[in-house]
Amino acid sequence: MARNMNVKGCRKIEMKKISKESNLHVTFSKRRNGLFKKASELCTLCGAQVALIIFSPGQKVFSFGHPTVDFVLNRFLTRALPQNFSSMQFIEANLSANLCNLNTELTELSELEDAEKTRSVMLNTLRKPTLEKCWWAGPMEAMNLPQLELLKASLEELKSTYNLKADGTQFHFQGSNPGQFLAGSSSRSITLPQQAPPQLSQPPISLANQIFDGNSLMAPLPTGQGLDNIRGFDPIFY
Amino acid sequence: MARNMNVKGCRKIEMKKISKESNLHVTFSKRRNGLFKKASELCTLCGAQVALIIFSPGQKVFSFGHPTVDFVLNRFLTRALPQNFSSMQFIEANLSANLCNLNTELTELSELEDAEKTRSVMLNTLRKPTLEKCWWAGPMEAMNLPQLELLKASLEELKSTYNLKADGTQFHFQGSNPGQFLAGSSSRSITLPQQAPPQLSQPPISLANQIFDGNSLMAPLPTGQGLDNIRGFDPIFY
DNA sequence: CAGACTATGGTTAGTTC
DNA sequence: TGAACTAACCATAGTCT
Repeated sequence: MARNMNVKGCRKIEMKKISKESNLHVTFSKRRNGLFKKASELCTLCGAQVALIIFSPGQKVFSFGHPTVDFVLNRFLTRALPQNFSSMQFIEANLSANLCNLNTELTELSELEDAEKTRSVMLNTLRKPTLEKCWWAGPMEAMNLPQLELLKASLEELKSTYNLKADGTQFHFQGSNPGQFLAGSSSRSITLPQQAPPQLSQPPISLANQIFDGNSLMAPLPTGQGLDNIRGFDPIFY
Repeated sequence: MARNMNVKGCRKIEMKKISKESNLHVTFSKRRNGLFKKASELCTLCGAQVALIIFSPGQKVFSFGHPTVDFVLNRFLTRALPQNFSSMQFIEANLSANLCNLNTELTELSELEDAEKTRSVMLNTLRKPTLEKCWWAGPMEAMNLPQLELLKASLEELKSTYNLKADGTQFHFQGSNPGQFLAGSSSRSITLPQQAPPQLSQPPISLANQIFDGNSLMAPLPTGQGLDNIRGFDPIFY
């Protein structure tokens, strides 16, 4: 409802300092908020990192930063350091640089650690089943009776097939209980026997799955954080 | 002149990161300029002092400052803090704590990394000879004559010792070639890659280098004191 | 990739409550 | 002091050049 039809509405304003102080205050407040909003939109839309610091005419400070004023300032000051060394006299250059370097190192180390962990998982995956399934490679004293019997049978079968092989005969495993070691024909992989004592068998562990599981242990990275980090010192009375 | 009456014009856009990269670049450019303009208007109209630093998604830096970025930053980093002593104390404490925490984390990570490396070496040491000494586990066709003979001898020796063992005799491997063969007996076949697992770790990209490269892109800047002090590193490409 | 263009949507100066 | 309102001005998404 228009209380007054003579309302002027928005007029184009001259780009010069507002003289009327009350108007200036209002305008400052509105435009400051508009600026903050625009800055935050830029961050959201484009993934930019922004620091915005405003000293009001009343000498109050308002700041906005994404992800953080300090973060952006550190980044900016660290970059600008060689070129604006004089301006760095006033701030704790060492602190900023240290912080930045530490962050860098931290990142690198984290990456390294992740890689090492992945590698460990792979190596463990390789090693574990091998060791577990090589009970026969250990000292015989450690074997139990079924294992010993199995070993004997296997050895005998191996010997016979070996003899066959020595005769130049084409060899294939056959029979209901192949129980044989030494199978496989790929040049790049060793295929282990298809049947074996049930009590020793373990569910086959897929290397790929294992690695995937290892990766899945990594915490998903939270992508977002508080977007609007608006900071105002004494924003109430400006 | 409307070339196309289907022109959509400006539509309300969702406040989320723009996915289409070309659009993102254009939008970033436009909005960045708009932000600079607004900031400068705020300075002109209200006599405010403003510093605005923007890192583009492409890691370029743009900055605006009145009277100067450095001036405002200095004021913010030095004078602004004493003005709000409690805030300053809080911030300083935070920084110190951060530094401390980062150092702690760094130390821990370094130790972890060392441990992981040691473990890797150990695992590799365990794995390597095992694989290398498993030539007899491959297909017989791939064996050469000496290997076959060795295998035969080993098998026979093993059999005899096995028989001894079955008699309750104390057993030790002996001879020049204990030959710990017999690779595996599992219920199902697993495939062991003979080669080292693919190296997942990549040389971490040094953030410091990126920053350094970024610096090299910066145009040598005069420390302008002009009213509008807009600064863009590599402003040619968005 | 920068400009031009245009239809919208958003911002805001000035006012009143 | 701040909120609401209004009309005007301004910014800009999408498109084309």
